[in-house]
Amino acid sequence: MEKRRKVGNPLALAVLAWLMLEPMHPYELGRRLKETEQDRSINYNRGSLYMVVKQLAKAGFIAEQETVRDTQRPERTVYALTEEGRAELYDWLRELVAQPRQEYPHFGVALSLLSVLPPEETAGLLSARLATLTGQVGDIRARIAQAESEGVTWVFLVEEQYRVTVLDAECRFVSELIEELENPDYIRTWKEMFGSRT
Amino acid sequence: MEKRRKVGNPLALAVLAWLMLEPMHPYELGRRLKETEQDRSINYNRGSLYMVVKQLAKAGFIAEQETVRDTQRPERTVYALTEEGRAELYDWLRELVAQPRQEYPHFGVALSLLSVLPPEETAGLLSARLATLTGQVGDIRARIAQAESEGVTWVFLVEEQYRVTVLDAECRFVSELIEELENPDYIRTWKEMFGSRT
DNA sequence: GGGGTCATGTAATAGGTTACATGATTCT
DNA sequence: AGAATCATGTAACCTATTACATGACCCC
Repeated sequence: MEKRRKVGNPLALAVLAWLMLEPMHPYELGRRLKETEQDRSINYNRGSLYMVVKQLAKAGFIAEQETVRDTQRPERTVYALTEEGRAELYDWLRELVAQPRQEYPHFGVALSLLSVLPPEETAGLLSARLATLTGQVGDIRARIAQAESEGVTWVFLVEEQYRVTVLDAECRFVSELIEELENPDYIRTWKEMFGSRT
Repeated sequence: MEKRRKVGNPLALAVLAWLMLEPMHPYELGRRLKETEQDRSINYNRGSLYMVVKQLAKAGFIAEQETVRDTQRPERTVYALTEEGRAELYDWLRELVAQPRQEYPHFGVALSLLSVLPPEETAGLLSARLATLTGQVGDIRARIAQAESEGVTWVFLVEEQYRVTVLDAECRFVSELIEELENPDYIRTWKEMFGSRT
């Protein structure tokens, strides 16, 4: 099924991908991640980046190429992709595309414990969520439109498209849920069952 | 915005919720998590459970109640929810319900690097994904139907409902994506742009 | 020329996962 | 009685996040 990767952090995938283009030093990798806003889909922070780079080097997927001291800034180590690294990138990417994996979204956790909260309050909380959610959908749509108008090809926006699709579905779900929670029958039942716990 | 919790692992939330009902020892908590299949929405493993319990105790959200040696099994420490723990449970749950959080789904990462793979191959991989996905949707639907037929109230199925909703949206997204990838115009463009990298 | 903030990295700490350990019960 | 598996936990090992450090450049 699912392969046990030597380096499992998604950041590593991005590193491999960037090194396909040319050798780079870690800081530069980080800069590009932010610049291209890939940090929207990959949880980026500098500490982890250096860690991941070290792991990749140890695993033989990238190799130290040279250490330069350009100006008098701290030394920067430039890494290059190895043949194995290239292979890993493709293999990993294929797996990610082809095989869905069990995700654990935060909202799912909340839902699995929803009966704990009183229905009326929950409905209110969900309305707040819905508002934020619709806001986000709007933002992303705008962002996509903007990028398109600048001539960005759709492949580079596909992941934002995905985001809207999912958010949109969540919006519909939340709306329906609110209605169910406001159903007086349910409110009564809930009070009978759980109302005692204050 | 988002509160920095003393204990952030979602497992902790489940622990607090179960302890609302009655004091328990960790192993029992784990047993119930699995029994009620909450491990579908919360990433459960025993090691983490013991860790989380320790953290919760240190934070004062739960308290050691007694240590029993029933039979001659290893000693089991029974924990009870404290007043602070109760408060934390509610507060946390409210936040999870009301505020969407940035998630980093694996598929999103793949999408953000989609241009790396040749379109024809990608389309094939996505078909495989689509198949698995539709299978999962079917499974969950069946699971819901089953539970309903056993008289389970909808609140306890709401999280499976959420799952289907999202999976379903993903299915539609993937289908469309496949079509776009099969568009000869795009295939040509891709070859011009990236075909060189083998 | 002193106060921000860029550029660059390391080290300390906390968090999570796997592996190991051991007696009890149950099955055949 | 030996094999499998349940019940229960601890310890070792990775991973990830935060905090710290330091010299350069840029602005008034």
